[in-house]
Amino acid sequence: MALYYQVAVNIPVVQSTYTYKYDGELLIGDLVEVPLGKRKSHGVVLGVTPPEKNDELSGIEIKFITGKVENAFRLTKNELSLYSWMSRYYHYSLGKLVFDCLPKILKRPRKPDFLQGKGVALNFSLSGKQTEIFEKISKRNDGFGQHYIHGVTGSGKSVIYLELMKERIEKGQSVQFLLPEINLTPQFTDFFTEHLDCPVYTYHSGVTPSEKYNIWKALHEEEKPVLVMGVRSSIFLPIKNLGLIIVDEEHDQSFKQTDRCPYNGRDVAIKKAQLSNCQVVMGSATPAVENFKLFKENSQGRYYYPLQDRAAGGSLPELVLLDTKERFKENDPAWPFLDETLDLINQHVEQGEQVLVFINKLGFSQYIQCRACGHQFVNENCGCQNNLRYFKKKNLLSCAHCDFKMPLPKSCPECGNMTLMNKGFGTEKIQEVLKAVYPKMRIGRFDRDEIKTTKDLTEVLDNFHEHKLDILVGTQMLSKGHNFKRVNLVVVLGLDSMLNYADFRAQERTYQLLEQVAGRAGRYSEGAKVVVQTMNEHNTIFQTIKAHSFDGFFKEELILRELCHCPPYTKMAMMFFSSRFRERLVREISNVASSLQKTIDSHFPDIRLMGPAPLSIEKKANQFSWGIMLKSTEVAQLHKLLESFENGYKKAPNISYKIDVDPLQVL
DNA sequence: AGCACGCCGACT
DNA sequence: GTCGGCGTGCTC
Repeated sequence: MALYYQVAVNIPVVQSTYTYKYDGELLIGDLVEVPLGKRKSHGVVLGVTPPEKNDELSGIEIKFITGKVENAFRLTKNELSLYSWMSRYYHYSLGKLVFDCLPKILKRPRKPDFLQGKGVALNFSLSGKQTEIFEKISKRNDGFGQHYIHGVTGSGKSVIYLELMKERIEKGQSVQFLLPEINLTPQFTDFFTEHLDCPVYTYHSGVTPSEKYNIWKALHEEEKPVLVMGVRSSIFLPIKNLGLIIVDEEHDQSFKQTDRCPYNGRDVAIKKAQLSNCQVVMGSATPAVENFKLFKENSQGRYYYPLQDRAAGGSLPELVLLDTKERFKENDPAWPFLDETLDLINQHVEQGEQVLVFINKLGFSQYIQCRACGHQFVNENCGCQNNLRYFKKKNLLSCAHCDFKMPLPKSCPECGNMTLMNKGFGTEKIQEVLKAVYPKMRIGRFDRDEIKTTKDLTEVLDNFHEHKLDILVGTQMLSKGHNFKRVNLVVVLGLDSMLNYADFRAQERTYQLLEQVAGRAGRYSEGAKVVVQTMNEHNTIFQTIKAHSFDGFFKEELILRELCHCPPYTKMAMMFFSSRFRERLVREISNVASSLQKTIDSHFPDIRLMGPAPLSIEKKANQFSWGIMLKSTEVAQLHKLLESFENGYKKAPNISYKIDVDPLQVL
């Protein structure tokens, strides 16, 4: 006799769960092949439906499940619970979510590569503070709990992580370690491999799909404890006997997925720990404001541990602010460097030290303008009208938001004038200016433009470590995880444009970047300096960094967040609509907004709706995008509104939409 | 997402 | 006349 099953099918609609029947027994979590219309699709078994319940479906023919997916595996109850929580929280099709997150299933699984941990004892002992934090977390090791290690850069969080892992592994449990891509450097994984006595799997963007599948399969069969170190998506790996989850650099934006289901890996990790009934330990020098607030309030099993001293004894660098207002003459050859900055660079290099220079922009100039008629080069190719950035070495103008490129003409296409002015600066320009001012210095560059492969990366870093370079000019790529012995001066340029960015998290991001960048200096010595050239020297983030006070920054930031009804005081969700046709899009999103507003007025008094408004880059790849912002002091209301929208919304032609809960990019 | 159905434009 | 363009709607 055939049994009836609920199956979540891989289709991108709100209601993706259908009833099928099967002659035989299937278990919850089984991956199955099902007929869907005239084609086949995949699904996951959610449960058995009693036959009588299907009477209500009498209008519809119930089809037979074709069979189990070959070479697949069964999802555990915890995995399924995690996916269904995500599906509800992020308002994303459950069936599609599961198959988005699973690796592509292959014919012939092989044994994946892993590093065998050596289990070598540490040749130093933990500091008093490190021991204290380790013991406090270790003591609370039963069931679910959340811990936050707030440690300045270089404070030795890794050693605490190591001890916590060791303890779990000795007890026969596995550990999951989540971190941003950029931090998954060999030195970092080597440290844990050296001192842990278990297999270490790494999972990142460089791992091939077949290797991902092999890791998946192997973890499904592995009974012994393992360490899995990986990026965001590794949270979905099926780890048995999970005893601990660590999320390093918890604040990092790369934990948020932008395509498909826009989940935050850190938040999914917390949920996974809860479902696995284990501890989750987060760490950062620069906490995300929203997460930090939860820990400061110490609510519901959350524990906070500050770790404010540098392990190697170096002190935190001094912040030096240099005001750039009215300091530059026209055609100043040293622009955008102030004389004081150049003198400091020279002084440090003369002493045999090395200097880092940060700019958060690539290229030679940010846009080019004709001196005679004011014409600016914009991207007319896709019609987005964005300024084109200039790369001098390649003599290319290129768009930052799509792959459009064109060579720079010799003269202005509007008026024929030969004088084209470079406006704004990036890493390439900075390198050139420094080379011109200090021709004897060896100056390297570290950005996405210059570093294309892992080989380039190790080469430049090795050169720097071996002191074959005096100065390294780079972007954010350089701001995390690196440990430089001879760096006692870091110069930061271009922060003003970050601060002026119209986003409620602009201050937070600037703070985090500056603090991380500052962390590169003075790891091993006293008297290090971070020089910031700015026109906003009175901004409170500088004052709080000067005082080395995250709490100070946090307090100020909360005042602003409360004033603008932003997270953490409200829950936020964005609804993005996009279309090739601007008029239709604007009409449709306006209709959606006013109908949502009506629902809000009558049912959800604690929700605020803002917009609709175009994204700051309204047109990208021939698609226009607009957004509606929703904020609510009551999370439940927000979810209910989104649910009612999804259930009632009739898709308009040529317009697609996407819901983003806890968005990072707001417009 | 697929895949079929359906209703309008320029081709052997 | 029909081949095929993609807009529309459904999938247990």
